[in-house]
Amino acid sequence: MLSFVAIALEIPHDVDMPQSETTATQGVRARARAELVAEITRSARTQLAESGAAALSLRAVARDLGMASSAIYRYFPSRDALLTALIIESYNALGEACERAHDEADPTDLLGRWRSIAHAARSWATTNPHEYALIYGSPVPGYAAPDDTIDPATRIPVLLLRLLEDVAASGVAVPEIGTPVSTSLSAQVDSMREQIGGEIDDALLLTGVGAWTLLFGLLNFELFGQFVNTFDDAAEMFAFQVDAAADRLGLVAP
Amino acid sequence: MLSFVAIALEIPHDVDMPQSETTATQGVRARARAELVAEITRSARTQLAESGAAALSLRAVARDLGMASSAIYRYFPSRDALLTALIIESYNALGEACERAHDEADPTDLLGRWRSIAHAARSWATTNPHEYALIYGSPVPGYAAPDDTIDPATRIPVLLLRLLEDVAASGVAVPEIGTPVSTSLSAQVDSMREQIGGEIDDALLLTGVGAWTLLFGLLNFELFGQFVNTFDDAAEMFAFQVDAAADRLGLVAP
DNA sequence: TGTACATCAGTGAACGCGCGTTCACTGATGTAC
DNA sequence: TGTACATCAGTGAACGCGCGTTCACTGATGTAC
Repeated sequence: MLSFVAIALEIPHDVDMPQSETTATQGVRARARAELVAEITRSARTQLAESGAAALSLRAVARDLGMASSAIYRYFPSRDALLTALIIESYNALGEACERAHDEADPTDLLGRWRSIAHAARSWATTNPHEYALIYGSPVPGYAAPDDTIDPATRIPVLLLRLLEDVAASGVAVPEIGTPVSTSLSAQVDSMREQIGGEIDDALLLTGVGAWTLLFGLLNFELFGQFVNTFDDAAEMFAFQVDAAADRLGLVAP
Repeated sequence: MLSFVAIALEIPHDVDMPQSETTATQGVRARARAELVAEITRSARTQLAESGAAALSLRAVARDLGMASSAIYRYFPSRDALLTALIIESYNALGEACERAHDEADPTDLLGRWRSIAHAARSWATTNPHEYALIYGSPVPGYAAPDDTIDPATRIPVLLLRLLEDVAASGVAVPEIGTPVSTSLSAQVDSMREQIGGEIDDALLLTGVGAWTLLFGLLNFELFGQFVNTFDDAAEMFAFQVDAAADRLGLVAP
């Protein structure tokens, strides 16, 4: 959450800012600066929430804050940098919501933990549809996400992997999959396992990827209009599919 | 496919066009008109494919065709109408691709039919990413899809329902789902069943919705960048998940 | 504690761009007698 | 078959808009001695 602030703080041409934390040791200027960065992103977030990413403009933000549009450039070098900050913020907000929900669940209740994550994700997505669209919808034209967005984007997958590790450790039998794993897919899964360094076997990992994909597929369908006229209230469908996916993962209440 | 052409043909202020088909019986003007409508949408499709929906502009289309931007208004009353035409075209192109693939499969091979649909969808989506994003990505800001888009959008669900009906008729046992169906979800499924008039039971229908959602969830993840650095070649993952979903539906080769 | 200088935040005007849409118009094509 | 009129396609200029970004500038705030 603080990383993008640090980025924004270091943006201006050649500022030699003290490496210290955002505390009282900082000068008055630095604190005013941090506050304005926060105000700009807050205004941008509001604009995003109301009109979507494509309508986000530096000028509108400046108008909202009652300052000249050129003043924004003291804090963000370009519109894309502001977009990046919003993307990172959104990933982090969603990730935090899911992590918090997950951590509040009984650690031994694997089913409860999965449900908490899934429903927290839907809750966040439905209350922040534009933010959701920004990170899980079609890419913004002309915008290439920088590497800074990778880490925040992995919070959900990492959270799910933590859960899967506990599932594997619990010794619960994952229902077998009647589908052979091709050698090249197996290789991909191997390299993924190396990166995360866990002990999850192929079947569980692939079923987990399916559950993860289904979860966001449901949110996409609900938020992007594919369920209109059929499941206008998608809450029940979501709950069902989440539980069905849990079943496939062998998740059970304690 | 012809419906939007008919719409476009009837756009100009008060043209009393003969109700006849698009054949030789039509006047020269009407045929020239139809050709230009086709040329405009073709150019718009190219622009969409190259730069995405947000960058689509009437002026660029006019430039591409070497005509005044105002001339476009003889054929489309607004930019949104052109967008609508592209959306309908995209839904129809995807629907047709899936239907054709499905119809080429052995009708008694339920697994083969499902696989054909799924892989045709991925094939179309990966070769037409912007068109895909237009219909399955985040909504275009400021644009509200008119009712004309509904029918083309249902081609895939209808196709899948046809398949599910045959699954139900084949008497193959669908693996039971260990998840209770809430009464309100059951009511939604009932009203859906009434609309389509089939004989598919709850478990099969809900599992089918899950498979459908998973399919497009996978495409979203692949095309919108969520699989980057993990499954950069998502073909194998896709094939696996498609087969895993088939397994849940009880689909078997003959 | 006071002074001189450097660094900052913010301004307002301007550049150049592309967009959707309207409008009065000119020729060309079709239609009715 | 020829003529008079209506309807069409397409033009080019214009309106009004909002955008991202740059630039020289003015004060205010901080820093070094």
